[in-house]
Amino acid sequence: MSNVLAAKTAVTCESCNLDKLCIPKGLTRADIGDLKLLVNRNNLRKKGEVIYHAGSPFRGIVALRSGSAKLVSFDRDGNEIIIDFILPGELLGFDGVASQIHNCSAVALETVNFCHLPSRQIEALSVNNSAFQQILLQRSCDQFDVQIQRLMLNRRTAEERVAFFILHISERLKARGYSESEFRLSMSREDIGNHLGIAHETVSRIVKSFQAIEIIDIKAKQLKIIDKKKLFSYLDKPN
Amino acid sequence: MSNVLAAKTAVTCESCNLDKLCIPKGLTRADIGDLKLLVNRNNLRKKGEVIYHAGSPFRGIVALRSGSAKLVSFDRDGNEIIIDFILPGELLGFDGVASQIHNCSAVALETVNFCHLPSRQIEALSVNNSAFQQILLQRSCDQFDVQIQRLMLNRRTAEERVAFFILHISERLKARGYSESEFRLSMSREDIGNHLGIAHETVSRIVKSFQAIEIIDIKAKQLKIIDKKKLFSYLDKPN
DNA sequence: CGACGCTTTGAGGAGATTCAAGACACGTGG
DNA sequence: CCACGTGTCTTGAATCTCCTCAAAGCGTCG
Repeated sequence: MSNVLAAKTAVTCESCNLDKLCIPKGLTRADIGDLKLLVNRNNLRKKGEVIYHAGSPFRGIVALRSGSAKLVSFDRDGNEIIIDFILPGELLGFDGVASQIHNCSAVALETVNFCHLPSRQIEALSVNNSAFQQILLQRSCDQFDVQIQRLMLNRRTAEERVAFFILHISERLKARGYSESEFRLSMSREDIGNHLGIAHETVSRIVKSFQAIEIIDIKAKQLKIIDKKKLFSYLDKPN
Repeated sequence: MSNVLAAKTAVTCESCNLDKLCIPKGLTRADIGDLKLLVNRNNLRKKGEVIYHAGSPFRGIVALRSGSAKLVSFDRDGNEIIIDFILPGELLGFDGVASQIHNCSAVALETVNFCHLPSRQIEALSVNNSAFQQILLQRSCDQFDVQIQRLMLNRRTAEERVAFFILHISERLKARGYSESEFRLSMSREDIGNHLGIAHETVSRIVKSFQAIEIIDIKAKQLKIIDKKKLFSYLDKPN
């Protein structure tokens, strides 16, 4: 038990290796000092477990420290729609800010460790610290940019979508210090297809075809990018 | 010239008929008083003219007072992608908050009259008025919700998309006091198709088929919803 | 080792696109 | 006020991409 406590206090926003990517990004040292007192650290979920449920009240912003998750919404027939995949250092929870009720569920794709900034703290912090609100606003508007990219994808072919997906994951991992050319896809083909708006069989076929022409090497979930240039060329295609 | 000035001062946020829908929504009377001093009112653009350009620096949030506009982004081949249509009383500009550079251009679909809240004023207001920041954050997160709906649409059939489009415009007009059953579509079939991710010929065919089975009555841009229930039933379809 | 879930592969079919051509509407100028 | 031209809208036919359904292969975890 004391170990747990030790772990809880061992990592602060100041010492966390994600401090340049997570909420503190852009805040001053003093602001980060404020933040560390408010953040609820070291929360765990196993694969398939939920970080927050669609329909539940908004309780704050979440920052993934390790592991990955999917952000899923549901249409009126209960079909799952994967809005996004979340990688370590990325923020979660903006789907609940506007209505104070979460539109999405956040589900762990593997064991995840995350920090939680309770909404009451967000408000408290906001009153005294406009820099912090500024950051939050920017982060939520980041989402806007991401969504635009998503919209563009939706008028492209299945091949282009898959190419984009691989490159996008690669970029995000790179930004966080992981290998950009070799990584594990923590989500199933089904999840990828759902996210990209194509059938999982189509994902499978395209991934295989990319392998056949030696653009990538893929074995189950383990992916290696061989020819990044060619992968990019799928996005450049006119129309 | 004095007429112009008179017009400029005649309408304030307090007296504007959109005050319950625009930025002031949720603010106290005192806050609105602050706001009215900062807002730049009565800006005009004619059909086809631009309110702000993609790539230009973010200069603030815009609120449409009359007329409609489209929010367009461009892919790397210069193809236009219509992110959203903007109706009177709706806000514009969030596409520039994150990076301080606009991702999108806002183009008038007909003559528009809009208010402009300069970004420096936004910052000034934010420091002293956390309620205002709260509102802005909420508005930008509203966008998140909207985008999710858009994602859902992208895995539906063309018929469902068109049905949704008509209903969505109808709802938004209703919320602003216009007729929900009879209105003018200010955008072209091309624009609608672009926005929905389908060919304009498909839009045309579907709209005609809706008319054939007497769900709507459409003549050029003038639209009348005859059987709203049936229109809704397209959205309920499993899968 | 067996069962279950995930992935791959194939065949056939549906929905939407593309291309092409004609109808219509609107604004301009004669 | 009408003729004309341009841009928008409609309609048709051929094509294609991707989906659906089905079944077999593979991997993993109890």
